[in-house]
Amino acid sequence: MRERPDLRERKKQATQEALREAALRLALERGTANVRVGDIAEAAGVSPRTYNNYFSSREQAIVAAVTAHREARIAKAMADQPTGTRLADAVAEAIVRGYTDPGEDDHAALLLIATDPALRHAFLDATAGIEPPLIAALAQRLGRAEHYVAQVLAASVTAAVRIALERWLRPADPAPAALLVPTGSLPDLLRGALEPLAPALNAAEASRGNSARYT
Amino acid sequence: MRERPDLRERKKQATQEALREAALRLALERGTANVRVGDIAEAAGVSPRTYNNYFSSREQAIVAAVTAHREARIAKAMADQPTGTRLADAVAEAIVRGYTDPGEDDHAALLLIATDPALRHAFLDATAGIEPPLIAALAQRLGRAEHYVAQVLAASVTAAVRIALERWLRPADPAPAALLVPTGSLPDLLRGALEPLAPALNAAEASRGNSARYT
DNA sequence: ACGCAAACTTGCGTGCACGCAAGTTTGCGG
DNA sequence: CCGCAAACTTGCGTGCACGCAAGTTTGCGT
Repeated sequence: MRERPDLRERKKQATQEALREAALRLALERGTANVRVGDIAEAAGVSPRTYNNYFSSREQAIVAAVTAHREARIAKAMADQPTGTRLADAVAEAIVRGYTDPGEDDHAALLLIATDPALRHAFLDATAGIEPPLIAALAQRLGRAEHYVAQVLAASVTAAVRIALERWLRPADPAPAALLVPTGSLPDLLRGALEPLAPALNAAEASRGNSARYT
Repeated sequence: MRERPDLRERKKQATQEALREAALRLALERGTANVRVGDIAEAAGVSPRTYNNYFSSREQAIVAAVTAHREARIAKAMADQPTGTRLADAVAEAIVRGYTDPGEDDHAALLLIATDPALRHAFLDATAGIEPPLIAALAQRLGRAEHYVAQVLAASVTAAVRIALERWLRPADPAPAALLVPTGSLPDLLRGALEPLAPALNAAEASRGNSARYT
């Protein structure tokens, strides 16, 4: 019993998802403040203690319902980039795709997150999750020798994304007239945030030394 | 009673420092695990509740004893850079100075932090504190119009620093022979982490005032 | 010098995160 | 088909973070 051939794994993922969705559903029904961790656990059919084996805060579970597949999507989008693409473009494209969820926009959830400070924070923290796939993708493009560089660049990209999301979620300061939804153009914000990093990404790619080409 | 002319302020800072130092001292004397928040509060002469008005976790206080003046040092170091310096160099220099504490190395504390996972995490999180001063400094160099760019670059630099610190604190994987102290060359690690960002920083500086796009 | 409002402290109550040490399930080896 | 060890769940206990609603301090305006 050493591998992960996916049977136990399946059940785990199911539980995780059950918790996520229960958390979000309850948070939407009653306010965020009126959801106890026990409620979520109960709704998902596990003990409160088990809840904390999956999520280490109430907010994390709620946010995870929205964040769920982002990392995987970004990883895939990076892999899908045509080999000729300039690194900076590849990254920007992959990020935008990762944050452009096909079919699952869930405006209500986003409004909720944008509204509640604790949720906003948790949502932004979840951004860190995209770093590992980015490291992997960059390390591959730049070569194993440049692992440190890949790490730094991945961290920078992640940071830039965070800035974009922060701005995206920023509640309207001046006119409190409308209940402003986080509807700015996310893709534009993301591309704008990544643009300043383009020189760094492309420079790293250019100096990809003398190691033999892949393919 | 609207300003902050420094008298009440002084007392606040004193309390903060008392807490910080008490926290570190106790953590060093007994292990981290044997320090309750109440002990720290008592040692600093305030109520436990007040402790939490200053720090939102036990680890934060301990780490703060080491982190304390970093942000201010970096801000000053940035301001001190000769106006002719290339942005990337200015930033690298300022960061290195900020993390090179004159006279206060406190090996014991660093060992403690490097050892305990929770403390390590808190220490790395504290890195985020250097972002605001960096934003300010970069915004000044790049011009107010490029505030978004300044934010992104500051966040990237912060992320790079974090990577460097992570590596610095990484416990020795292969040979568990010696109790490895976090003694790598921090300055070198920092410069190495910042190098990949140099093209981005210099490019931003070069294009100061040209492109009128800030999505 | 006095008073008062803002700023800060404190006790209390609630919900929570998480280590630990049982129990229970899972699925591979024989 | 059986047994067993790793993986996962659960209850319990402890310390903790933080909102709230008093108290207490501070220092400006007059």
